[in-house]
This record gives sequence, C-alpha cells and structure tokens, in this order.
Amino acid sequence: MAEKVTAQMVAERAGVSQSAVSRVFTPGASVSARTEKKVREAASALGYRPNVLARAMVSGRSRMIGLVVAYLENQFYPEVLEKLSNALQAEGYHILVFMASQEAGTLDTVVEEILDYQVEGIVLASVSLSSDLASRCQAAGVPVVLFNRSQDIDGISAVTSDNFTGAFQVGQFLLAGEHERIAYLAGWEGASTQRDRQRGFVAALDVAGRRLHAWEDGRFEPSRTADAVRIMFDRSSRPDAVFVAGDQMALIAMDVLRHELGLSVPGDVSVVGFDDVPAASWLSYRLTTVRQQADLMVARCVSTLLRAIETPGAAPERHAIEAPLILRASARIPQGWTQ
Amino acid sequence: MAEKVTAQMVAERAGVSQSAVSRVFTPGASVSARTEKKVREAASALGYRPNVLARAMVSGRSRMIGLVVAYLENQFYPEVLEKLSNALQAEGYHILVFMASQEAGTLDTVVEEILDYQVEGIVLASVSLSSDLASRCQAAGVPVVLFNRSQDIDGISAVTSDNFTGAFQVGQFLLAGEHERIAYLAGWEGASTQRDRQRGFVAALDVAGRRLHAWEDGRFEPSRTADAVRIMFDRSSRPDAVFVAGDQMALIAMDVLRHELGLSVPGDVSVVGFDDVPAASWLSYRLTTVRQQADLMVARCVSTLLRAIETPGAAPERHAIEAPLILRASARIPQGWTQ
DNA sequence: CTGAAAGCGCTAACAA
DNA sequence: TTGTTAGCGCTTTCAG
Repeated sequence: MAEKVTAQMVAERAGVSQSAVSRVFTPGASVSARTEKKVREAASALGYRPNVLARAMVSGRSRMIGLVVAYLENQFYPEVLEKLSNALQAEGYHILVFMASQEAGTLDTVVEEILDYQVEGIVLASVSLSSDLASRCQAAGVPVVLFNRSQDIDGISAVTSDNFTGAFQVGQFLLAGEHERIAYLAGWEGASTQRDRQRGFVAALDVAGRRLHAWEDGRFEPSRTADAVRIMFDRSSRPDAVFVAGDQMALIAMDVLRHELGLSVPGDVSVVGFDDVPAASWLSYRLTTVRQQADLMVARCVSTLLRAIETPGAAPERHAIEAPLILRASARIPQGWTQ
Repeated sequence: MAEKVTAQMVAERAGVSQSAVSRVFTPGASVSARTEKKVREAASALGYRPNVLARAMVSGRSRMIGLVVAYLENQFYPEVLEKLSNALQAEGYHILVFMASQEAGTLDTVVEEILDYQVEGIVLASVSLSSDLASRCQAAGVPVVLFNRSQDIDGISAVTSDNFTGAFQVGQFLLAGEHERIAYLAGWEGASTQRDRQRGFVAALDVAGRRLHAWEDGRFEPSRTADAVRIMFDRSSRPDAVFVAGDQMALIAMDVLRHELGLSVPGDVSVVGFDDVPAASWLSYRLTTVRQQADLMVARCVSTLLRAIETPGAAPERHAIEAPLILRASARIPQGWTQ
C-alpha cells in the first residue's frame, strides 16, 4: 500500500511552498499561471487529490449532507434519494445516509450521530423532529430541511407537495364521478402529509355537503392496509370509491379488492392514490393518483438547503409543490372532466 | 449559533487535561473512575460530542464506507441499502452514497471522489470496476467489495447470489413442468449476474439435451423489456415458458403478456423471475422466482468488508449465497415437485 | 503572487 | 493513571 500523497509532497516536487499547492486547488485563489502549471504537473504525476476531511477541519466545510430516511420500501423514497444525491453531487456535496427506525427515540440518536460528522446540512425525509432536537441543530449551526413532512418549528424549512390541494382535487373528482359512498383510507396519523391529505379531501366533500362514508387507517403498512380494506368492505353498504393516502397502500388495496374480495376496479369501486410511484403506471394497476413531483421537490430542497448553508441567518422556507391528479384507469372518469 | 464545544473546553471545566477527555471517549483507554465521572459531567453539561472528522484525521479511521449504486429503480437495491446501512450503523460506520450513471467514465470519477473522503472501505453495488481503478483503491489501502457482481480482479472481494445454481434450478423446474418451448429473457450483457444466470439456465437445458427456443435481451430496462417480449411472442410458435433474468423485467413481461397480448400466465405461458423483489409477491403477480437473500448477502458483505479493514493484508473473499426457488403462481408446478 | 506560521479538534506516544 | 508534546493534511492570515 503506497504512501498517502500529501500537498507537502507535491510542493516539494514542484519546488513551491505547500500553500501554493493549496491555492491551486482552491477555486478563487490567486496563483500565477507558471506556479499553477508546475503544481498541476507534480500533482498528477504523484496522483495527488486533496483530503476532504483535512480541508473540512480548517475550513469548516465538510461537503457532506446528512440524510435521514425511514421507509425505503415506499418506492417514492429511492427515487428521491437518487435525485437528491445527483443534485447534490452536482454541487459538490455528498450524502451521508442514516436510517431511522420509526421509533421516536431513535431519531434523536441518529441526528446526534449526524452532527458528529460535521455535516453542513441535514435533510429529514418522512420523519419529524422534536423541537428540542431542532434547536440542537440550530445551535450547531446546521440547517435542517424537512422533506415530505412539515412542521411549525422555528427555523426549520420544509418542502412538501401541496397535499391539501392535491387531495381536494381528488374529492372533487370523485364527487363529479357521482360516487355515492366515498371512503378514505388513511396513512399513519402522525404524519403531516397524511393529515393534510385527509383535510383536503374532507374539505372537498364538505363543500358539497357530503361526508366520508367510511374511514380506516392503514398506517402506511402493508398488512395493516389489507386488514383495513377488508374491514371497510365487509359491510352491507360498501364504498363505491376510496381515496387512499399513499400509492403503496392503494396498490395493495386494489389487489385485495380484486383478487380477494372479487370486486372490479373501477367497475364496483373507484380507487385513487397519492404519490405516483413507478408501479402505479404498471398495466396491472393503471392507478389514478396524485403525483408528487419528485424533481421539483428535490430541486427546491437543494436550493433551500444551499441557501441556508450560504446565508447562516436566512429565514426558514416552506414550500408546497403543486401535485397534479394523474388520470389512469382505476377510477371512473366523470363525463367531460378536464385536467 | 453557539460555539462549537471542543474537548479542550470540557477539559477546562472538568479540571483535567484535554487528553484525559479524549481517553474517556476512547473505548479501550485507561481512565480512573473519578476522572471519567468529572469528564462525563462536564461533557454532558456542555453538550460535548467528539468530532468524527478530527478523530479521523489523526487515527486514520473515518468511520465511513462509500457506497456506489446505479439502479435504485430496481427494488432490490433500496432493500439492500437499507439493510446495509443498518448493519454498518450497528458497527459504528455510516454510508456515504455515490450515484453512478451507467456510463463507464462516470464510475472512475465517482470512485476518486469517494477516496477523497477518506472512506475506510467501498461497496460497489451492481457496477463493475476497471482493474486500473481497483489498483488505485489498493494503493490507497481502501478495501473494495463488489455486491451482486463479481469480477476476477486481484484483491477485490465479491458477494453475489449463487446465480448459476439458482438459474440451473429454474431450468430443471421448467423442464419438469413439461414445457416445450422454453425461452430466456436476458438482462444487460455486461453484468456478471446476467451471464451466470444465463449459463446456469442453459446448462440445465443442456443436461436434458434441450436448447433455448427463443432469446431476447431486455437490458434490465423497462421499455426495452416490453419490446423484447413483443418480439419474442410475435411468431408462430411462441414460447410456453420464459425465464426472465430479473424480477423488474419479469413483472413487466407478465403485464405485457396478459394485458397487451391477451395471454394467460401461467395458462399459456409460465414466467419465472430472479430477485424476489417485494412486488413479486403482490396478488396481481404472484411471481415464481429465485430469491436473492438480501440479509445473508448484506451480512457477508459487511463481514468481508470489516475483515479487510481490520486485516490490511487479508486475501479477497468471493461469496456466492444460496438462491432458492420460490414457488408462487406464475408458472405451472410439476406434479410432485418438491423443494 | 508567494512563503512562513499558526492552528482546526483530536489521538498517540512519551514521560512523569 | 495522567499530562505534555507532537503532529494528521489542509486553509488562512500575515509579511514580504
């Protein structure tokens, strides 16, 4: 195993000082063309590359962003991770991943660990934050942005879809489709996304003087979801439409409805989801759903984060990205329904 | 934004030297109970936590593992990432993620970047390595382990499923099911996994004096896969069984077969996949497939990696994890077929 | 524009 | 068991 190549070694070979080497590899520094040339030659001859960690120590810039994720089973998150990583890589940052179990206590530990690595920022995907923890991050001067979750905590930015409006549209859509018994299959109640979707959906029914015909909680968990569907449809007047708070649950619901309960979707029941995960467009499902625009969300997340890093005093930003209804074949489409 | 709490500050408050503080936070160091108590009190009063980066600089242990992934769309990888991250977290390591595009050039850049962060090891999931790059890692003293890919490069460890045997079983299974026209839908030809699966499958047919009735290449890409299926079945004597090199492709194949070509699975065609992604067990598919045992693969990957980190001179390890055939409903099950 | 010098926060000998 | 002393590899004043 060869020796580690240091700036010092490059300096000696190039016949300059070690700081000259540093300057060559520091974007806005002043170096003469001659020095630069000598240094670059020596550097590539030796295979030198700056040590990010050493640089971080003195400059305080680790070029790392901590990402906390909980549910990678939900296809939406891998997609986000991929896009986020790419966007950040383009800006010279890299992602340090931390998996959080759903238990509350874990998150605190995890965030502490993240801080130990001197990350420049933290993205919390699908998890919420205690205000206590939030202030520890602030104390450490590390900006936090919540992704797909929002919270009214001082100084915490958040990027979500416009869950309320997205769900509101679904309500209108189902109403326009002349459904008689409209149900809602909820996600985990602790999630702000779930709450906003429920509120938006109920609000739309409300406007029409209508109420939920049935409500069950699937908690975003597969087996819990299947049970919820069974319960919801095991009654004399079963729903003729269900809005499901997430695609992962909606796909399971369709499967149970069709293959276990022998119902036709959308013949007997219309199903609408939320997220638009890749599987939603598979031919077996063709799920009508509300799309979370991952690209836009990620872009906003990155810009928010970078701004916070660059401008320490910056006010927190809250963004709600438009979430359009995507018409496919799992729900009856009202006559003349546009967009 | 509060000042950063250093070991020095803790030392002053506790009335001890800074190295005493360091020792308290270093597992096997010798400290008196009295000193430890004083330090811990001061530390928690101040909210002190050791700086991983500073520690890494002097000890050479960054507690970071670089992970390179290419296809997060394949559900198998998010699963692996989650398990890998959890296993590594349990050992005090964390994952620095790097996304690699499929282009060859990118990978080199990416691995260089990883090295800049002084990671202690690298896991390459579903990408191969140029021998040139491999030696750069060796030179840097950073062990590499390939995950779900294998290569005969000096000093590079690899963990895969036993793709050959897994695929071989599929061949036997389809043969026992008395299929007449057996086809193979390949993945990207550059992948060692794909090659081993094909070899294993063909070998099983060979033993019975049989040959592939049709062969197409889906490259592990959705649209390419759908086309491949159309081509494969648009002929007078269409296959009555297909082994597909990956579940992601197999699910698409089932959809095209059923919903576009109007064929019954397994009535008209038996379909068998490889991976056993979560969606394979969904009621709409019930895909018979070969399971990649992610838990075992990850555990092996971690132990291999840690051993290489601990024992710099260690010989590379190659592991092929058993991959059992999981019987579900997408392929005709031979009379009396066991296991 | 360039070099010398002073650390960033910590661990690891080395004495005491 | 403890404190003292060197640095790890780099950026960043500060003179020149």
